Amino acid sequence: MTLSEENYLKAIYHLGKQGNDAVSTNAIAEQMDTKASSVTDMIKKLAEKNLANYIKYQGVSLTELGRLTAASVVRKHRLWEVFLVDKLHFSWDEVHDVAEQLEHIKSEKLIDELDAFLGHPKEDPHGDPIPDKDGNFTKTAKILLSECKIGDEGLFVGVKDSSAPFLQYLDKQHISLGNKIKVLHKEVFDQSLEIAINASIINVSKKTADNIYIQNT
Amino acid sequence: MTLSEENYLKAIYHLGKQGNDAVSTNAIAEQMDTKASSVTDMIKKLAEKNLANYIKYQGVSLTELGRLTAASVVRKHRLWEVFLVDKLHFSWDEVHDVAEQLEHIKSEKLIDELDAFLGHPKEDPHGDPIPDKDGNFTKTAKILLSECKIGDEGLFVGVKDSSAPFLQYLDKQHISLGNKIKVLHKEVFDQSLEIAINASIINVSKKTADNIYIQNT
DNA sequence: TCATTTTTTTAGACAAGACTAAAAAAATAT
DNA sequence: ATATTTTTTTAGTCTTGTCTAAAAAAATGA
Repeated sequence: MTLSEENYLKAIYHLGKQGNDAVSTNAIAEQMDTKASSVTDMIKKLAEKNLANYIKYQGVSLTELGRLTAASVVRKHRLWEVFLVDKLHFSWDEVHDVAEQLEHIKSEKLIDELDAFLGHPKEDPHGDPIPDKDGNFTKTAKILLSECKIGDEGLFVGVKDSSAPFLQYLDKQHISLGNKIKVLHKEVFDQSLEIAINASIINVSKKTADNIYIQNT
Repeated sequence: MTLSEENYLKAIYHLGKQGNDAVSTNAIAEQMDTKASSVTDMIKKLAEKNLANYIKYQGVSLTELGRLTAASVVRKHRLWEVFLVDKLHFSWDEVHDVAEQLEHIKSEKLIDELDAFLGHPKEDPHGDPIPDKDGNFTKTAKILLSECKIGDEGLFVGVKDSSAPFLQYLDKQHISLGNKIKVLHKEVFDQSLEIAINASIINVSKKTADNIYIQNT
């Protein structure tokens, strides 16, 4: 399994709900910042190796083997993120690039021991679930803040966009995972929200609310 | 800096006392388990990038930049080894292959934080020194057990061969880093040694004694 | 329905890093 | 001093993963 193959599997896994849905060549190309022709080439190779189901012009999905392999990469990525934040003083906006590298390290013992060392965490620093060794995880019911109705109350349990700029913006606003959020008002004009959080009241844009996951209490 | 380039730098660093001595093409090929022609190709590229000094038919040494880069890879390798042993229950014969992968992860913050997390260790699990950020390390005076004279006494501070079979053999004989060793007798016939260690007396072959470093007390 | 646009695939090329086989240089031995 | 052996380099090829340009298929729209 090459580094490149693992990255393609991961992209298909993320784009097509754990690789079950067929994903288009262009979607993969955009996600991976590469050309569609390169994607076609690699997809063929993955299909050849029984990692992907591919029918010309009809997109690609993952086989059971491919799904398991992708889940293993995602598991490693998220465990390393927990390590970086919990043990090495990284903040949640700094972990992605390093975890992208660490996720390709091959050693079953390493990842088993790391998992135990971290106390078998169930979620990464962005609230995303960590698959177990069989690729399974419990997906908690969560909705976007932008989908909440006025008066709704819940916990901030995850982000949809985990880019550094968004995470840094949340830090600046003192919006942290686990905070309780209550929707006070919705502005009709621009769909921005007035929310109660940390005993204060702040305004967040529609775009921000579109990237915050809430678990209703 | 590619993975392959880093591995060549490391090989030259190890073969020619921190890259200062000129190393032959064949020596590198053997060390890296590759062909001499491949080595020539890569050496040219390293010289092109000002990482190595290369004169046709006269071997290769490292430039200051090459030496620093190689030392950084070695530093990372050894710090990761300490992490694996101290934190993840790896034994000293299991760390090498994983550290070979981890040493190529690129993140200055990662390695700085790891170093601090581990308590700024000065040596890896095999007794090899860990270079600091500038590539410097204090080399402790140590000699091979096979060079000791009868009656000599000292501490077992390192191994020359750090292959799994040798390390496992030492484990089986209960010979561990830090143990005090005294040379009691040398057999003329096969140069094997009778040594006192851990309140017991054992025999070790010349070959074994050739791979054990002793610090005289 | 048929023309146009978009998506996907194919064909051919390129760079990195490895290899084999052959040539050239250096080292060794008679 | 010259012949032989060993080491090193060169020349040419291969694979992986990428790219561009062009062709083919699918989707869209009048």
